[in-house]
Amino acid sequence: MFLVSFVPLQPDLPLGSPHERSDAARNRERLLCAARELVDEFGAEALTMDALACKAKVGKGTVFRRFGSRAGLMMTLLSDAESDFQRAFMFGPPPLGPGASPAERLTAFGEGRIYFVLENGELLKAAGAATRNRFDVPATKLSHRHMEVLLREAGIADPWVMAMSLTYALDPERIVDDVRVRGISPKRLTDSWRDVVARLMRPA
Amino acid sequence: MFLVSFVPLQPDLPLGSPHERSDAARNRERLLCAARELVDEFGAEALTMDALACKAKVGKGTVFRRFGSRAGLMMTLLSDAESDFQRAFMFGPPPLGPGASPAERLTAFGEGRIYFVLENGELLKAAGAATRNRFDVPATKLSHRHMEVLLREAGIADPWVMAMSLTYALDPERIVDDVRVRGISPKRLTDSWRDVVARLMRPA
DNA sequence: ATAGAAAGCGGACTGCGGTCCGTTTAGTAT
DNA sequence: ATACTAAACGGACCGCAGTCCGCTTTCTAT
Repeated sequence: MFLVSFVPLQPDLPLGSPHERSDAARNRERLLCAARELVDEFGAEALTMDALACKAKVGKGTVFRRFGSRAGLMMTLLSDAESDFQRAFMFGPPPLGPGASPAERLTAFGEGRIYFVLENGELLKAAGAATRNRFDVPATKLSHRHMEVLLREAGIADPWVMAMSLTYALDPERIVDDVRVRGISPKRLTDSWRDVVARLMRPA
Repeated sequence: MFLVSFVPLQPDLPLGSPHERSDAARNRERLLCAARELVDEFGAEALTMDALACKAKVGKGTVFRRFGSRAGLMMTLLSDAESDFQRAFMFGPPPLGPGASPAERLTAFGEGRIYFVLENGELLKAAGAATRNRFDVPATKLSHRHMEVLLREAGIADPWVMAMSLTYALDPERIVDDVRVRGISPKRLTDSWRDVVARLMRPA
């Protein structure tokens, strides 16, 4: 059995920091707390780094030292939920986790992701929007890798590229906007996903 | 035969402007010219609205009056090329235009779009990035509609949603980054697209 | 306890997209 | 020609993400 380490969901600085100074720890807590309050009250979209610094009674530089960027902050805020989902599709029970066929797992993965996105949509959109190459969101990379493996098992010719296509088809911005802006029901999205996977993976 | 009007690629103000004032026309020309020079020299990514205003010897307000936003400017810059591609898949010869089977047309459409994106990648990325809901890029809407029609002809259950999935899979940012950042060859992209379409549309 | 070094801090500053509004100018009606 | 009006103009201004750098705090070694 391999020693698996989770993808760090927040790029929270060069791993293995020897010791976090006490003032740094205190400020990080203050910032996360303030950020959660602001998101709850006004939504992730509306959160500005200045407002956060102000609310947490901290200098703006400190905010960026902690999180690197707005996207980094959003990823940190997401990390608990993402970790749960990661665990579920990597180690959880089938059909999401190992034990089911690739097609079943991929179907379950997409459905899970759609619901996950709908619950954490604002955060995910904000995390993706604020980043060059939304693909450099670590969770997205892992997602891609997972789909790639399943597609390979199913005998797809170029699983890497096809996984990329599917990654983009599950883009948070797309899902959130389909549901909230264009009025598509989540059920239509998951049904269509089932259909896509079934068609892609059924034997010739 | 229907009277078909092209989707206006630049939201270049409330259609049917009665008369464009001569100074406005002059400035529009100056702006487009300056914009093209800046893009040629430094790339679309690097074009700033201030620099454009300055180079065109025009106030910044004028730039935004003309084009509405950075995205609007990019769309205007793209409009010739986009129109050609639109014409090709709507009225041109098969397999891109009418006359071939839906599967063939969809395959050709994706391939065409991939090459189109690779030629005009910077502009497209800039146009899409600068817009909330990249779906409100008019050309994207038309693209979606085209794919929806083809999918419906092929008997797909929810062509609207599936077309949306495919739209995102052909996202300019995705394609450009796959090729330029992640080193995927265009051929792998088009091959994978062929594969996806073949699998999606082959009869049960 | 104390001194030195490194990590952390804060907020002024930059650059950008986009808005606002008082001023100018092109067309039109007389 | 003249006066009037609506359109166009320009650039100061705003809010935001992200950077910079001189100052402060915490930890460590003695």
